[in-house]
Amino acid sequence: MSTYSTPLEILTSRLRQGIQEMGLPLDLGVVTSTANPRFGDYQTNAAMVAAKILQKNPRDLAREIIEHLQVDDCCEAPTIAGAGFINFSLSKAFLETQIRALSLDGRLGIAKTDHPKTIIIDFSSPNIAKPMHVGHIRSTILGESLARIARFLGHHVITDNHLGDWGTQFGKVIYGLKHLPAGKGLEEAPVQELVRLYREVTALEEQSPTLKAKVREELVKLQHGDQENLALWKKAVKLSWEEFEKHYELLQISFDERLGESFYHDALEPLVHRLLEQGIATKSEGAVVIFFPNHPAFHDKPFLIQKSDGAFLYGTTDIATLEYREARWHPDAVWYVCGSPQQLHFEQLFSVARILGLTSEFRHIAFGSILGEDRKMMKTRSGDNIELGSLLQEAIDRAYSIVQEKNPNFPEEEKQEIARIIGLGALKYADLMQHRMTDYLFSWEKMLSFQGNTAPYLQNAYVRIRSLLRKQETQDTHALGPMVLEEPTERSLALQLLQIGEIIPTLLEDARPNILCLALYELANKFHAFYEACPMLKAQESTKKSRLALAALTGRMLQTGLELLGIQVPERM
RNA sequence: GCGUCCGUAGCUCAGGGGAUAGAGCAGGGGAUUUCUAAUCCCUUGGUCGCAGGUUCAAAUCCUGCCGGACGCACCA
Repeated sequence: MSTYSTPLEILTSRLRQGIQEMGLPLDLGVVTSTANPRFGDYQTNAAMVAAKILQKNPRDLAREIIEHLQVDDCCEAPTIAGAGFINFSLSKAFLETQIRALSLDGRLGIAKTDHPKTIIIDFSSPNIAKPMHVGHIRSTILGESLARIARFLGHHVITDNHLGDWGTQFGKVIYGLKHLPAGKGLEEAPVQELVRLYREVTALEEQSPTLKAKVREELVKLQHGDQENLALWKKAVKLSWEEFEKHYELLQISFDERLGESFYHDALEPLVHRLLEQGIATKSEGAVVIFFPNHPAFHDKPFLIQKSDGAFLYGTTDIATLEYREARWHPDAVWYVCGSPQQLHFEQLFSVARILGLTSEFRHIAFGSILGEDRKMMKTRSGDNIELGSLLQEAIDRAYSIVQEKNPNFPEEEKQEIARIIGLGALKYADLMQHRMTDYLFSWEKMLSFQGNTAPYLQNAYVRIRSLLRKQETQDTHALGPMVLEEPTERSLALQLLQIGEIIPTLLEDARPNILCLALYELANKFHAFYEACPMLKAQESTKKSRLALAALTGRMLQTGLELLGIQVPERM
């Protein structure tokens, strides 16, 4: 455990001491960073809130609070402003001490949680025999980032890719494999081939009702364990997964578990039986459903768990999954990273979980859609979903041509690696920097720009730092020693570094990596300003060491922060 | 019809009880014998959809309306 305390923690605890001496309630002791530097670095509204309770003048009360504050070791004298704000400005000596401590701390001043939880994060979840497409990227990128953040904060995280590997699509696929002429060949382009079969059989079905029955028969045979169909199903799953895995490898995303729908198949029938016996589920209009008579919003919206033809639904699998996870991991929390259109489904599912007596924290981490230039859900011109593979490749290709333009002399292999890091970094960052609930407009130009809040801008700051440090004789940045904060840009950079440690522990409260993106952008921005204003290699020895130490620390922070977003950094670009 | 989410600068978006509402892009003006200018500095630009209400304080919370996206029994 780190012994480092952030400025926010120190000021908060001092404020609470003061407030306690005055006999005021402790929960008034809230300190925040200021929105605008002209009000100092931190502020508290305690006096204004207390004034309300005590029926006193807020500015008088602020004066009284300041008299009880012991902050002379870390701030200039606190000031009173506006209606009764108390503003704190950190002293130079304190900032220097703090920033030095941060640089010596292995975790960069980012505390682990005091209450580690077991958290299951369910994300990505593509459908077998269908291509991964844009609809999966937000879940995949956001889920991975949340997993990384949660782990970094000391939680026990289990990531699970709940594959759609047992749907009705297999009736069509198996029929197609058996009866339709082979196309390109399964080995060559498996998902494409499976999709082709799926589409062709769907088209044929519309012309022939008898075919529909045959397709359905294949599905039933599969579900009853027919050897031939099972073998075909296994083959389709294997080949599809291998193609998905290429995407995950490219994105550097991995899962602890890959328990798809098929894993729960045998549990569904007994589950429905049990729910019926327990009176939790009832038969209605030929189907088996769960009603929520006491739920104000869902009293007329039942949760379907068995269709009238006997087939189970994804909701059925979800309940089985809930129970399996509970039995195996006893999670404190289960998070589903899944688009907002499925909100109703998850609210119902969580209601079922409560009926079953499960007490974990269930969260649907919803997100908006990615829109194309026409402001509609992003599609190809012909109206199909854009395949993930081609999207990733385009990101890499576009980044490659920029690298090629800027640095044609880099070795070919390095250019390709840089293109991958920049292209995919840009794609991930463009997604994560948005508030997750907003539908956002997809734009290659914006995400790959080196100006503004983009991954390449942050990566470029890192690359500048690496370039400086390479020109240093010693690579031991700790040996550079303490940092002196003379220039305004040095101070402002140091403060930003300190504040990232204050932000990261809060990211999971609302599952909002965009807050980290903004903080990292500001960090890079402040570094660039510092870089312009403060020469390093040309400075005299003591200044040079100090500034390089600040730069090195910035580099570590950028790398760590980007890593939490699942984004890599290149050495040069 | 019911429900969820959204409406902030010309454009793309932050901010989700606190101070004079911010950033990027675009527009205008500057900085380069480079520590990678892939950058930095300055600047123009806003009845925060509309109307009420709560509060010492509302872009933020509540109600209604207008406009948009997405859901709402046998797909996932």
